[in-house]
Amino acid sequence: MPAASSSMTHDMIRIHNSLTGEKQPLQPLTPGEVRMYVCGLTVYDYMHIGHARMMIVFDVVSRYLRYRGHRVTYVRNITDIDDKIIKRAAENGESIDSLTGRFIAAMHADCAALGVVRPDFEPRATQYVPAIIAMVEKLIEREYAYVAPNGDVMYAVAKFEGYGRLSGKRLADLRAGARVEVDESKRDPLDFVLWKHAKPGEPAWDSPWGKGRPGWHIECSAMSVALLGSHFDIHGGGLDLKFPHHENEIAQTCAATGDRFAEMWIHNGFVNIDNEKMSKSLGNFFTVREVLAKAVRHPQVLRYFFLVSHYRGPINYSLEQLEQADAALGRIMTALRELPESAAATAPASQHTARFQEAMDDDFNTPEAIAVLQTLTRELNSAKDARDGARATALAAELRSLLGVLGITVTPKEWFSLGAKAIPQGGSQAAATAALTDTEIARGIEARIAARKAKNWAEADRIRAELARAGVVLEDKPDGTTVWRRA
RNA sequence: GGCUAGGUGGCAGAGUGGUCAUGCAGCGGCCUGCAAAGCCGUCUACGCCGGUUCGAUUCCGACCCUAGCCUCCA
Repeated sequence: MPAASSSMTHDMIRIHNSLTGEKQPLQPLTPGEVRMYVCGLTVYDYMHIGHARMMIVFDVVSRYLRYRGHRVTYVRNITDIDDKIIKRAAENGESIDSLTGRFIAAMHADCAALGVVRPDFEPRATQYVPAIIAMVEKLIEREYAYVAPNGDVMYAVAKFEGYGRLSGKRLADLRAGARVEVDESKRDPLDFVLWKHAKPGEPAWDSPWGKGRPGWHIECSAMSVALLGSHFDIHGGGLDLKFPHHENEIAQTCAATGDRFAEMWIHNGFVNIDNEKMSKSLGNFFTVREVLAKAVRHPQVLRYFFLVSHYRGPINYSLEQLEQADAALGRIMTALRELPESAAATAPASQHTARFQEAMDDDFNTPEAIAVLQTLTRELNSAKDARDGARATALAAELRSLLGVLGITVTPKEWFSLGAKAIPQGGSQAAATAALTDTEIARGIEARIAARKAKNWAEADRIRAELARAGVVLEDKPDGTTVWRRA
């Protein structure tokens, strides 16, 4: 039906595909169903805000695809066996199960705080060892892999024609730039490990090549194919995984299955500190829990902060920027305050919803989408000023509904009960005075209302100043009531 | 050295071949007892040099600068 194609594409979600470097319309391989695999965490430490960005980006991707009517099967793996895990467990003097169990629980807690919806499947590498072994066997059988003299099974990179396509690299360049010392067991310095033979004391599984454990790259190939098949729609992850991890995944999977693997690749940008990549060696590292505990009023300030810039670009983390995100989200919360929660289903789709969708359809342009929400907020405020209750209610319902698509679900009630910082910055003074209870605040407000009625402005202002010192800001309403919020 | 992204107003950050991003901050006004919140208005832009064009921040080329990848990493 060629006639419909132009209007169809207009209505389609376009996604920047790292594989081609271009935006392409999403055409699910199975109509109405999108299968998506995202590389998750290696669980040996707490989530940092770089992980949080990845989690939130793909959370929004899956939420939006569902909002647009697709059924989504979202798989995000957990790497629970790896050098760093073994090392950390040994350092801690704890078992690997104990270590990974703790950090998986911590990850789930952090994700829940951030409003990240659980994926449909969360496979752990250790649960897929048979599938991994089967895939390695297949690769040996097809002569893409070999058993090295040291007992490791290696992937022969040169055998795979498309190697380098995703990362835009050529084998010759890679070899020229190789800084790794030549490993005698490799036929080519670029070959990588599929199966590591066990060293004494390391966790190991039986295999045709003796006791050992999976290499990192093969895990994702085996798990994605096991759960989504050898050809699926979207594969995502952080930009740092593009090379070599994703390049290797493609080489392994395509060689083993003869299929196309993922049609589209999505990579989210880094979180930087002072315009440098966050890293442990630089010591510029923030965990999700410390940021949530110390730097933001509500976890969704962090979500707003991430979504206000495009997912593919770098983002610079700073307290100042979190404050701006706090103010911007606070503006929306203020507008939504004291409006009845009408049934979301009745939210009428206006031009705002159309513009929102247009922005999101264009490679998940959340900054543009949020601009629409801010414009909607202004209209809502205008409607409130004009005492147009019906219009205000309708706009509020639409605003809430669109916020929900981005996973911003905090309510004004929650929002205004919290201070700008969970722990006030640097001021022991502020901390000491910020502890007024709601009852004390209500009592102060009552007294002030009485003073205002008596036109005792000096007393009214004194009470207001006193509350202000405790971080409580008052707003007098036209109807004579007073509401408050924490600064 | 090879490869890949970028350089937008005080800050952050979208976008476009020729009237609007958006938020924060500033300024003026309305509202308010005064504030706060909100509304209206408003000032600071598109790295540098050429080219294409009636017209370029937007397209093309050179240059400068920044970041990332090439090594475990979301």
